[in-house]
Amino acid sequence: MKNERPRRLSTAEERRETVLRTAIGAFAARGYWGTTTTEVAKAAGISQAYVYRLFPSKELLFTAVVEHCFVQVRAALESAAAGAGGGSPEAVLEGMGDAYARLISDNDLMLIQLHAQAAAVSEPAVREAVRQGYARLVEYVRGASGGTDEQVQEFFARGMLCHLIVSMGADEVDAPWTRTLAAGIRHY
Amino acid sequence: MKNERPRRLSTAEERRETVLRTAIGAFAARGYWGTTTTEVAKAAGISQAYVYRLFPSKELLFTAVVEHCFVQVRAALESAAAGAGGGSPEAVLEGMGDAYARLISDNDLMLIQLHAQAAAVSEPAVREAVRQGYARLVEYVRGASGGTDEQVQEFFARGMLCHLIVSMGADEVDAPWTRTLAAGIRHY
DNA sequence: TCCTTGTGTGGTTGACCACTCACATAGAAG
DNA sequence: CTTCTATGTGAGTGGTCAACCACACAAGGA
Repeated sequence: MKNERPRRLSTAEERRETVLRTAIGAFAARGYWGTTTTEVAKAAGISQAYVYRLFPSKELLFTAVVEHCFVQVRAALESAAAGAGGGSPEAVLEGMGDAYARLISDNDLMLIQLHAQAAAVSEPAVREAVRQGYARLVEYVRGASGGTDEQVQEFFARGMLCHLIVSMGADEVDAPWTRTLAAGIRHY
Repeated sequence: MKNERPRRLSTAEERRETVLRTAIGAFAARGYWGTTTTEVAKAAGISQAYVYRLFPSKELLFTAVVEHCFVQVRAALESAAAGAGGGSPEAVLEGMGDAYARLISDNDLMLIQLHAQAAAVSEPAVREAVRQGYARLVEYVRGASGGTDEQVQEFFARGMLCHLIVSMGADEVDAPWTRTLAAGIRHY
């Protein structure tokens, strides 16, 4: 299957970023063990072999994806903090919660965090990435909001509750128990 | 090892329970996609082929394990509620939280819940089991504690935070961010 | 023009997976 | 003893996976 149009080459660095971005969607459904490198390649529009030229192993690819997600989350929180800059801790945390809710209205970002958590249990490299990701997040939220330990803890606890709701699709079920769990949780 | 009880009660039923119990440990490390049926068989001390005589497929085995875990969690909450019966909602929830903390001092129970959540994203049968599990849990906690929606929600949010802490081994890291996340969270 | 370097793929490999089947063995009943 | 049934396994099957390798092609410089 010859392509008559001049082939457009991209630099490896650009390709790596494309793969990182598109792999989020691939890993979001079935996580680290349930997703094949062929699926990642298809999502990125390249051959499976080329995935291995860009990333040395599936494990390093996945950890890179996880880190990429944490960077995005942090960026969202930063811009929220900038928007609500100088307000009370409650106001800043409120703004950050709203920004997070918007960020993950596309669920893939959050599902990666869930799957990263699951893989962290037995994959040391993933665990390290998750630890660093949350370490930075927690410190940033604490610093930018000026909230107490209790408030910061509450902020993350609600985030985790969010993951639960989305992962089992509780927002598609209308019942007393889902209303209790999702009460006051925004989603766009 | 003769059984004088009605002999129609086969030993296959006992085996099934053994497998269910031991499979918790097998699935806890790498979840649904990362755990092989051979590992489950080894943990139960039977051949891999016999796993398939006891359970028709890996999916049904896993969902059975998940349901088994939810039953155990519920039983723990029930006995806690019985112990603190009639107290204020806060006292009952406190007792339940403590019972849960004890239950999962062996981490496997909790890790199954985490992996079940992850698998629920793309496996309808698992999602259904997880939904039912949490539906019953939420209704039970609400009813037995008499707490408000907000208190019940807070109870589960803290549970999810617990999962995060354990999955990335935050309790093994001594740093400000881990202390913030784990503040006031018991573990035995 | 040739040569070198970087981008990209088809085809393959060996290991491992979920699942199956023919068969073994033990105990109870006749 | 024979037969029947339930428990249990060894030895596969077809398929899929992560990872590898030989090779093709594109672009730029001399």
